Amino acid sequence: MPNKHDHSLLASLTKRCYFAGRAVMDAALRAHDIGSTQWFVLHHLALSGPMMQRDLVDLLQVERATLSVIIRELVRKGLVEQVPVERDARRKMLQMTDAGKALWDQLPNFETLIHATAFGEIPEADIAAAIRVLSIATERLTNLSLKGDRT
Amino acid sequence: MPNKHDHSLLASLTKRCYFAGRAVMDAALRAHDIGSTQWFVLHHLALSGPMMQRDLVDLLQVERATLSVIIRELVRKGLVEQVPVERDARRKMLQMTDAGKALWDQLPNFETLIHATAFGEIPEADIAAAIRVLSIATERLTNLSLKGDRT
DNA sequence: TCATGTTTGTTAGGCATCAAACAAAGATGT
DNA sequence: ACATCTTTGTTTGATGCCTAACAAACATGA
Repeated sequence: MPNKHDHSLLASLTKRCYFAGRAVMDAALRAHDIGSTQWFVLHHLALSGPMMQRDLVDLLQVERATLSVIIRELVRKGLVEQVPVERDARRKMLQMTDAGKALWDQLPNFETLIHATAFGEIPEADIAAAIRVLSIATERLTNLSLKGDRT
Repeated sequence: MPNKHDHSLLASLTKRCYFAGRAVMDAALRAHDIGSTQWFVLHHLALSGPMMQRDLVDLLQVERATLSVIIRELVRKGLVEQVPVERDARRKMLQMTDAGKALWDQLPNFETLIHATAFGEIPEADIAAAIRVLSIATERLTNLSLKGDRT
């Protein structure tokens, strides 16, 4: 039977693993003067082409307010443009500028490297179990937040 | 064989799970005007009694600079004291004030609740596998950061 | 003794995140 | 048509985290 100690350890590891991964990304990106989430935005725009800011919110799983600040930075750096959308003045379409594309081509592909470093050579069954555990935990915690809304 | 997609999903889940857990804690603590890491400091001080600030850095697994700011807030709120240590003027001993103890007694025990919510009813073997995966990943990523130091 | 190295805590600057509140614009229903 | 609801993005203020650079104090060794 799993005990409190296991649960506490797993919670702590979840946090440490997240920050350890981000530290590696941040260190690699520092020379290019962009942060880890800024990299993810460029990543999605490079792979999928221009997209609505609203859709990127869902892809990145962050709040609108969070993305708004990230985009503001990328726009300030001249890497991304916010293009007005016809027929709906609320929405903004995001697309990389030429400078953004040029920077992207310079960046190494750390995503694969980091994932291989972190999870390579680990049994498939363990990876699958970890995904099950974190999926369920995330869903339950999210539901708990929603329920607590009406307080 | 585990593929890139699995690894990417797991990385994303690690982040989302961490923030989902923190959101639950923050929501519960907002009424008491303390943040989640501030809660962890009180937790350790309540359970172990006064301790050196340096030792708390290791327990919480954060940087000295990070803890310094957290403690500054708790001191400002009158919940914790930094007591000078004899024989070593660099160090500071942390202890809860009476107000800190009073607040602590008011707080519900969410740690158990949150862990039970997140991980309850999940097979022991899955929990153990998740711990293995995240332990290894965290260690490897940390080593990668250290190696990259000399750049 | 005294120069040098290490440890401890702080400050400054930056990124990422959230909640709350706002504004603008589209959508809906009567 | 018009009032109301919903959607989208922004701003503000907070927490938490990091690195880099500093200062103070301790430790060590020549």
